[in-house]
Amino acid sequence: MTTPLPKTRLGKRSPMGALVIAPCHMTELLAMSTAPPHITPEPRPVSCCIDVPKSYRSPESVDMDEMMAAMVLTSLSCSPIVQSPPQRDPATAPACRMECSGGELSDSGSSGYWSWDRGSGSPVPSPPIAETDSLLAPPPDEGLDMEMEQVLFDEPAPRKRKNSVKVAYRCLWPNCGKILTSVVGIKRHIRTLHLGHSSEPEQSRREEDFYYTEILLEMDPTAPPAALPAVPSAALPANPGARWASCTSPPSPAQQAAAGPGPRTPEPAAPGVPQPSLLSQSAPSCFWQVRSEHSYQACPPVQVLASPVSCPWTPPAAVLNTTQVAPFRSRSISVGEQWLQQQNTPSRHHPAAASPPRSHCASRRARGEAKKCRKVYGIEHRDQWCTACRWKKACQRFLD
DNA sequence: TATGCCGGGTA
DNA sequence: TACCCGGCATA
Repeated sequence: MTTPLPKTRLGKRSPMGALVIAPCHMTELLAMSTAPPHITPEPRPVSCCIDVPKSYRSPESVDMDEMMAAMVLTSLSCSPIVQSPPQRDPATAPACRMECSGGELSDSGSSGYWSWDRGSGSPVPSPPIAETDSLLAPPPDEGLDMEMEQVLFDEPAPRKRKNSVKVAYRCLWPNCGKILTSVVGIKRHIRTLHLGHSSEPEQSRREEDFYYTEILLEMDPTAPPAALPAVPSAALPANPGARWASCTSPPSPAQQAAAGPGPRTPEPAAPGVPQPSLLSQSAPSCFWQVRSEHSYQACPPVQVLASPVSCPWTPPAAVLNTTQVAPFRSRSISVGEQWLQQQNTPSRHHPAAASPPRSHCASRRARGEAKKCRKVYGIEHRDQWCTACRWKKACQRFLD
């Protein structure tokens, strides 16, 4: 699953030469997507796939999870800087401004965890979007808008950030790493210490976004240290591809699929994927869910114990044993497997147990092993049959 | 396909 | 009630 790193029209060049996406642009996108269509009076072609310069593509294959995570991170981060072009619909601008200004980050819609549940962990890769030459130019292509809108709005509502998480901002300037708890502080820090051109407030303010990242400090004492979100590597200036002002890394699609609601994919998280504690905690519940869903199948004692000889498969007793004794978190023999085993098990001794529930079959006498009159005497000597056999009734001479 | 036998019909 | 048979399930 390889997808080139999507480039958005929101992408722009940071002073360090890396393609960055203004943190607030996702919010803008959100607002714009909900705005009336008259925002873009002139019809513009919607491109599904735009060539991207090779230099901006991921060299090999960008992991889809990383890409999605990066996109989500971008959406999660919210910068006070509003790259609001003057031509934008004023109705949409306040939304972003309100959310992004004020020196304090708003948690609305920008925090929590996104659920990438679409397609059960197989999100649709976004086509690469050409980088626009002008940063403040109106969006030349709505392809991304549609794409992102699709991505953003088809997803379930983002969950709110937990109260135990505190937001902080870390300076990404090389060899700095200063962490402040307010946007104003971190911006001032960057502007005064690193950028040093406070005389250009507009420009510097814009650049400040590139040099800090939002991090979340886990305040829950019970959470293991692994729950502490690390600053995404993509946000570091060292990353040649892109730098994202971002906050915590959301779970990967696979993890989301494992932790997401619904029993659609009750599989544990993909092996090898680092498991944040929050996700790892959710994994056992999936197992439990699987078990509880099928407990009606697994729990009733299967009466195949009486026929240990005729079953060349796993001994039923062992199956029962495993199912009932297995601890919660271990993967016992799945109910489906048991069902398959039962289906494959010759049911000569218990036809009613393996056959579909039929009231008719319940009362019907099982065919006996003993030979009946027909077999013994043959059809030629029907006169020697017992009366029942002659009458096509249950044989009374050779009882089972 | 052969066999066992249930359920129903008929005399 | 005795007898017969269609039809279904199973081996």
